[in-house]
Amino acid sequence: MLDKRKIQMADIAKLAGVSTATVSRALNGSEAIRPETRERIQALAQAHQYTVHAGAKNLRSGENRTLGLVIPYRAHLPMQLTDPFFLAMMGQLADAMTAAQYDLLLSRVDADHLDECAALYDSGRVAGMVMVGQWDHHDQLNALAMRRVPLVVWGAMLPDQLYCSVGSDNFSGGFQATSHLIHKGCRQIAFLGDFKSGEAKFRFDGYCQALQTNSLALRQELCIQSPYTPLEAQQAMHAFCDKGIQIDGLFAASDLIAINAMGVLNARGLKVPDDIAVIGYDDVDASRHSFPPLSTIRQPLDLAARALLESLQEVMRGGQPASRQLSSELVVRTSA
Amino acid sequence: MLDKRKIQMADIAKLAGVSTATVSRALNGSEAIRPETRERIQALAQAHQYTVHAGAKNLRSGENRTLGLVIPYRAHLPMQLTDPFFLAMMGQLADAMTAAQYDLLLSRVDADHLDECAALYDSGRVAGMVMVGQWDHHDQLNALAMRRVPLVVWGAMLPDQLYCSVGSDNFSGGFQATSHLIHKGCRQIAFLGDFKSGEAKFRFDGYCQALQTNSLALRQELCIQSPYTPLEAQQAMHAFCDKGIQIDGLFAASDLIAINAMGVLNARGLKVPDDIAVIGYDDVDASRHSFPPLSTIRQPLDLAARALLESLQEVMRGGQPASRQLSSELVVRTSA
DNA sequence: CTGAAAGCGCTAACAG
DNA sequence: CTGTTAGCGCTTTCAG
Repeated sequence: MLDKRKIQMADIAKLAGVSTATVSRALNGSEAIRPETRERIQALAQAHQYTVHAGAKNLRSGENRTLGLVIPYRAHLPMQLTDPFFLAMMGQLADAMTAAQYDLLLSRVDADHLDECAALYDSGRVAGMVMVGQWDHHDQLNALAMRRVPLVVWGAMLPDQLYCSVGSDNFSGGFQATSHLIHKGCRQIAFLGDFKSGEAKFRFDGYCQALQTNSLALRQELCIQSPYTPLEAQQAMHAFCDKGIQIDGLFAASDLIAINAMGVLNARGLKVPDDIAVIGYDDVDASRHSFPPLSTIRQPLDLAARALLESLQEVMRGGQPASRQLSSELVVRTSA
Repeated sequence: MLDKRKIQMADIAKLAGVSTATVSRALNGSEAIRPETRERIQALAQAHQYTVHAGAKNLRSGENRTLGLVIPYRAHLPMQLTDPFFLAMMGQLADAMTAAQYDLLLSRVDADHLDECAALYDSGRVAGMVMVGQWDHHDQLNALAMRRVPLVVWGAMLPDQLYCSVGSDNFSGGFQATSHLIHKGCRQIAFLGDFKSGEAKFRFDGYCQALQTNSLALRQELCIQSPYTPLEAQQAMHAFCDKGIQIDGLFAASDLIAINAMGVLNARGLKVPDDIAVIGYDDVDASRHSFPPLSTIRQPLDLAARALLESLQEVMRGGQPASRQLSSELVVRTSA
């Protein structure tokens, strides 16, 4: 190893016969420098594959261009990340942040100790963070906000919320999905999902509203409690079918569980959409290719990612951007 | 904003009536300090939610505890990240790195300009990186290695490889999968995937070997070219079915496309596994819940993540760890 | 337009 | 056991 030491600004300065101050100016595109000097230095840097040391730069300039992406997990579950919706969201966020010249620090935090991620900010590793997860740890998030951690959350808009959130309009989505089923002639519509918490709760509220608007009764026995995980959703669906209750429509709180429910229905000899029409939520990539292709509610992920980033930037500036709900859109395919 | 300035070590030192050096020692668990002083300082820091500034610490100590996870993308495709296998891999890597006290910087790079990610290292943002992707940009990777960028790649082991890779034994996996099909009585076995490049190529080689070992002919018309994306896989499968060629077994290069192929088969009235036995690759979460549940080859992801990390650490120490192939394992479910 | 000098927040000798 | 001192690699006034 001849050159074990990494090349640094002083080396470039020496090579160019100028001071480090000049190199710094040249590399940061300062105006106060002779163009030909600037170009000469830039060329030199490139030739030697020199890149300004990010850490030193940040320390000196007080800036920090890395943002955190926090994905909570449940301690006892293998990983919640299984849902393709998250992956898509991550991808979009990564793209948006990259485009805005931010680095992206990925961090997993125990959902029961969300406060731990304050350390990411306190230690200066990130300038702010966006949290993506479909749990409602409302008070933990409020506590973080109170600690003045720059934070934006993907999720539902809740009352007494001290943090900024961006989400899609789950109530309207649930309403649209259910109304579509009703338009298609369904009268006995079941809901599959965790209707007690988080975003699914609002989708469920939309479901209830649509039933009421159309003078259909809300029947407790058609509300099938299920988490977002495939296996549990299948079990819940099997258990429901075992009861022998007749339905002609199913609204599932996510595409993933909708697809799994269709599987169960298939296995039991029920035809989708002829016997039972099914609609999901998210418009995940897989829903386009499921059998039959799944009707669903699309959440505008690209907009969402940009909105999250913009709001976060505003929070980091010290502002208090209002929480937002993006509108969602019905996507009709074969399943309903 | 009363306290707009973030609390820092000097503040804690003042509060404790000691020097910053003592605080530093206390917070880093140095032995050379009176236990009661250490505890007092630690308590103080906790009470004030003080955390050592990571950037300053790194700059001074010359250490860097953040690793890069680079996920190449194809410029013209929306995002390759769709495959659940990647997600699982990412999760495992995140866990392994977190457990080893590393931060994880997520970075997406154009697959045609992999060299760009050298900047991550040159700028000191990461101490090393692992690259995950199923493309074979062999020469670009070699160039990076030549630049002395600490790098480990998840993928196949290639000749003339200057970088360290960790992968599973794709040849053996392909051999096992095909042999299993043959044991089940299949005689006309098709291969679905990109048999010309990357890891799928080796899986295909295993397929050929298994055919040969069992005195079955390799038939060109049974080799169905397809990328890893669901839509394309379905199209390829449809096109194949249109030709009316009889098969009784199908080996797909990934679970994702296996599941999509089963969908096409279903839609065309063919029963899996009765008419056609299907086996996939990866043992993705979804394959357990597909219809019918998919037989597949499991890649030991947790081992893989740890192996990648260990190898990377070795590379960062200046070593040249040998590339490794982890053994893969047949998982028999209903589809074959 | 350019250089000298003073730190950003922290750690690591080196003395006490 | 603890404090003093000297920087890590860079940016940025402030003078020339």
